[in-house]
Amino acid sequence: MKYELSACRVEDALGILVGKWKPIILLHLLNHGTQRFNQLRRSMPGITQKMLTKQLRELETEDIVERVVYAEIPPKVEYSITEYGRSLQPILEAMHEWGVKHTVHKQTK
Amino acid sequence: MKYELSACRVEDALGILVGKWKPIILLHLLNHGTQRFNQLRRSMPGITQKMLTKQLRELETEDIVERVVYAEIPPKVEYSITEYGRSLQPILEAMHEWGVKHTVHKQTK
DNA sequence: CTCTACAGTATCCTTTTAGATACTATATTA
DNA sequence: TAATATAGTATCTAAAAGGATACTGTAGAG
Repeated sequence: MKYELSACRVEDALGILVGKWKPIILLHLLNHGTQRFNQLRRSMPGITQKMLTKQLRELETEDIVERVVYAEIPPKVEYSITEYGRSLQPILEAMHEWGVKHTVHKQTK
Repeated sequence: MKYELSACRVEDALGILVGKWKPIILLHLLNHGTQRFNQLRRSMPGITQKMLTKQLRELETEDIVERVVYAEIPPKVEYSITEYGRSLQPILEAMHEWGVKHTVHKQTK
């Protein structure tokens, strides 16, 4: 295998992707493009406002998600995935593919 | 994008891979094949015995890792990755690739 | 007879993550 | 004049993850 000494690199990606809601947020932004705060919230039943804010802030800090605030009332804030964030797509896809097989595995064993 | 309604599948993979030591354990088993308990332990400075045991038990429960006990004294226990566990390799690879780019990104931005 | 290697358990403690709930400000709508 | 939508904060609590430390049993080596 080609990696070996740089095995720890895997954890960088993991560190960004873990969080109960992060992959869901990213998939939403990938699939639906720019979204407002409450738009995201409504598409994730079960998430609290605090959690959504927190996860988005973390993704923003990592430069995965961009946050644009409009000086309007009522407030308008738009979230979108960055080019850099888009680079995570292959990982999400690999996990998705695996997830589908995994379901099958559980059923047939 | 091809997934959409089945977005949650991504979390199945994530659920198996998260844990401070799991990806490291899996990479070791992928790179070095069957390993004894203390062999793994020595290759992961910083992990405690309890943690290694715990992570291995969880991976065993998920059928990602196989545990073989030899009735010898001193004890001998061998761990290896299962065929099913090997199916995670594309994910680990995708994360590794990303991790390398990520490092570059951090440096150049 | 004591020491070491092996593969663990058991117990306690700290940190991190997640969740519940209540609160804020303001323009627009009815 | 009161309710609504928006995008949050603040505070408290519960649960999960991670870590430190001490302990176990037994064959073989010295």
